[in-house]
Amino acid sequence: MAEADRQRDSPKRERILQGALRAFAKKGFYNTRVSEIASEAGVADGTIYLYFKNKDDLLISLFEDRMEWVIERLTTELQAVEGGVLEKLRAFVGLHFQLAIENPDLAEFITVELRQSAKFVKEYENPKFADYLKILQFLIEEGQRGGELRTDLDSRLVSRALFGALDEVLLQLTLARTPPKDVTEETGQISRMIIDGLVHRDEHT
Amino acid sequence: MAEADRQRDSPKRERILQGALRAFAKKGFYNTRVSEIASEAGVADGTIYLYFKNKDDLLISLFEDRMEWVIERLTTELQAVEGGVLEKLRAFVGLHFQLAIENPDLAEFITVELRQSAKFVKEYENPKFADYLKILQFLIEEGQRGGELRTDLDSRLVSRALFGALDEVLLQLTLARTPPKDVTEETGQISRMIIDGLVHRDEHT
DNA sequence: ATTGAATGAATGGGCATTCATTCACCCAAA
DNA sequence: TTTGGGTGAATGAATGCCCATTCATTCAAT
Repeated sequence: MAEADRQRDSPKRERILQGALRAFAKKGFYNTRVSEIASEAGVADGTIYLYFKNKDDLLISLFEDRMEWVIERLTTELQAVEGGVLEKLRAFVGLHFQLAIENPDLAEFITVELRQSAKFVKEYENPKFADYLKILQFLIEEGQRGGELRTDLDSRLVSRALFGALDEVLLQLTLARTPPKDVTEETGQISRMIIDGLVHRDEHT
Repeated sequence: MAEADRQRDSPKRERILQGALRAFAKKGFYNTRVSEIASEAGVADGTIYLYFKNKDDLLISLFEDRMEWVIERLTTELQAVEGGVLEKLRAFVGLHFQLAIENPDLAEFITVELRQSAKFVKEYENPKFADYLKILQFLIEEGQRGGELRTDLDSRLVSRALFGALDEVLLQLTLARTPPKDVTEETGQISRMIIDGLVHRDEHT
């Protein structure tokens, strides 16, 4: 096949994706030269076009590939959580941050590039991001059915809001390159805020 | 002065900013040609360089200018709100959305471009965005001092999370160009979620 | 007539993409 | 075992487009 994407699993393809991730995280999509990606990946400029149709395609492929991976890890780890929906929600928050800390380039890439790219690279719809949101949404709905969560809030709205909250906090953490000293404390606070709200309550839950 | 920014208030300068806003909202910073901004503003390409040093400077000036305006409106309208901090929080959510709906181009520009631009245009720090966050932060702290809000959450963390939640929900609203049919319902849900949390409580608040 | 603002065609550099060439590997024939 | 040539991957210099920025010239106002 003379087509512009060789076998989906090829060490070279993966090297290119990795190089692109590093480069995009460091300088952003529009400020990254294809030749920089190539040298980061240790291949020739032209080689990239054997695996991807063009720069846009490389960006989108990177999204899909990495998001798929994130979704898979999140799903499995979430299934292993003992306890009710509240416990799972807390775990979700923790996992979201943990994944980001373990993969700083990926975190930076996703938090910073997701929006722009989603909108301007030839109207790409980003189905994987939708999948990610669905995990949250279903978790909320499970809790609503089970009686743990209030039912007067739209699950799609809530899941979006939650994602936004996590994402924004993560953005700061990521950009500041803060050493993750007290992440547990932060995720704890966020979970409490999400679950119990901001309002002050008398001493008894 | 041969300097590249004429009087800060000039109808022509404002026309350029307006043209840039429309263009950036529609196609994003990196996909917008300076000549497009010029024609959108009804000036010659070169004229833009009489008012702004270059394209980056135009972007940043646009941010500063519009954020300043937003902050001012938000501050005044918030001061006019009767009631305690909880009421003000609800008002904040409502105002955030209302401003966005009244200025869709501005909303799209800010939600989509803020992150990227902030990071990649010559390491610009975006002080105005920090100011915006501060409004929220001080509101939270006021509530904590007054006893209406719980004190075990860091006000900076909370304000970021809140902003993120609003921003993400707004992003969808903005991009989908959804007719704002039930915005009141949405803002109501968000306020309730923020203040009272997701957890189900027995019938008595 | 002088001054400063505005114009927009021309310039030049940057960069994605191409493609003629090289390279590495395999196998068939001698 | 050697050789040759066929195949597809990889290379990277060359191409050509695109567009931000400039500046010689024109215009308007006083």
